[in-house]
Amino acid sequence: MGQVESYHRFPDTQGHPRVAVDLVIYTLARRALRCLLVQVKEGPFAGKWAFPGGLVGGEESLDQAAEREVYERTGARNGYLEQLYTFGKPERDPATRVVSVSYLALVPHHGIQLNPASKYADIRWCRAAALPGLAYDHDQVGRLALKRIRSKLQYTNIVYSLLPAEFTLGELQEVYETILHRPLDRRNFRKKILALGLLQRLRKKRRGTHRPAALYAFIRRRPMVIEML
Amino acid sequence: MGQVESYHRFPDTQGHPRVAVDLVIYTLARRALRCLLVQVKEGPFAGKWAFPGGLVGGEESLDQAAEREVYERTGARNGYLEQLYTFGKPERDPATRVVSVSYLALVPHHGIQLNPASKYADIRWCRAAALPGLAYDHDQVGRLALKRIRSKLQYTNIVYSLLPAEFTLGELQEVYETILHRPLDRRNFRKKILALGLLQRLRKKRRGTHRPAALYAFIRRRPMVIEML
DNA sequence: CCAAAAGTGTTGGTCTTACACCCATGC
DNA sequence: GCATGGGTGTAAGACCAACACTTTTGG
Repeated sequence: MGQVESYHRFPDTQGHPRVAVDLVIYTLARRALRCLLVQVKEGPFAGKWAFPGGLVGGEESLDQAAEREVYERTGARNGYLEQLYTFGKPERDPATRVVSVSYLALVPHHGIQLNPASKYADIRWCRAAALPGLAYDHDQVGRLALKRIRSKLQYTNIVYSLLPAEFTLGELQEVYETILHRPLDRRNFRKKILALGLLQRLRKKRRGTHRPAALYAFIRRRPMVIEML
Repeated sequence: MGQVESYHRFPDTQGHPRVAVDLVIYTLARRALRCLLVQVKEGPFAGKWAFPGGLVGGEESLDQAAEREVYERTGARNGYLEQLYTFGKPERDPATRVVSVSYLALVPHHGIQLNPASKYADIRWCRAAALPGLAYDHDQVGRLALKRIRSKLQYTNIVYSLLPAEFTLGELQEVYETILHRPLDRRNFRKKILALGLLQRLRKKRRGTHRPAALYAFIRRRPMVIEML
């Protein structure tokens, strides 16, 4: 079953789905975890917001397509990138059948230059905890991505990709609290994070007001699996 | 870039990849975790073994395609099924571009009837810990699946889908030891598994030799997330 | 000198691991 | 009666969560 019908429904691809990547690109800005949304220009979802994405090129791997999309929207390269899940319900895009491989990306907020290109009406950062209703099945994608980043934060060191090269322990803790959406005990947090041996202490830093805090940097800036909290 | 080239390399799909599912179907047989392999009949990998799979139908979701493949090979329905990862390197299948969504499936061993259909030369169970070199990128798929089932065993109740309705605690422990590939302490295992309250005790059972063991059954046979070990 | 964030240890409870002996049955 | 797996509790150590005061700077 299905062959005739599918040729009928998707005449442009002879029954073969198109393959796209969709990206949930997170960053930290104004004390919140935010993800990048674009406004759809055409089709039944015109005007709605969605995660950026696009078809996979003929000579491109899925990872490369995802990396390219991150680069085209934000200018960021070499950030953290991880495949999330693949969505393939026939009806998820009413226009044509699209199987979408979703990715989770983390980019630092400084030095980002947003670029909607011509294919979207608009582009903006939006609080990850309070997304509007999104186009396609992207509500589901967003929920999954948030669950994944929260869980992954607790047993990997991937925060490094959201932070500048140098930061205080207070700032690092704030990142964890922001993303996990719960307060952490300062002493316990310091004990554990320092015990992991992933950080190196640098020199002092003046904070705008009050006592200066020691600056730290990640010894290695690449993904590692380690119990953090 | 790529459009012209891809039309050239994959003229049959106008540059659009085909979308397939591949299944790592595990079962327990003869005291080992085994997965189902099929022997490829045609193409550059003819004669090699691989995980069963096939193209996704035009009106079918990815999950449905995976479920169908499990059913067609084994006759099993309603077993545990979970999406693993999507592989999409352009060169992973030299014949034509295929993006493959891999799935992990668990089926009980009793009542399984293997069916190679016409598309494969042969079909058989093979120890998951000692797979031969497989076709395509399936070595990678197999490694990932094994990692996933081992890790998932420890925080979910999915073993229920490998076991018959009734079993002894000794048998249950053996399943864990077999899959995790390490011995577990009997008293600690019992304490923890019973404390979870997922099992109900039934009546006695004769074992071929020696003291009869109490039989247990899962209260609910559906996936739940719970720390088990 | 006051406000604000930085820095620092100890304790109690919980969880995890290791470990050994008796029991019920089939042969 | 003996071989085989079934069944059971405790103690030591590791790990985790809770908790308050002193320090350093800017204004």
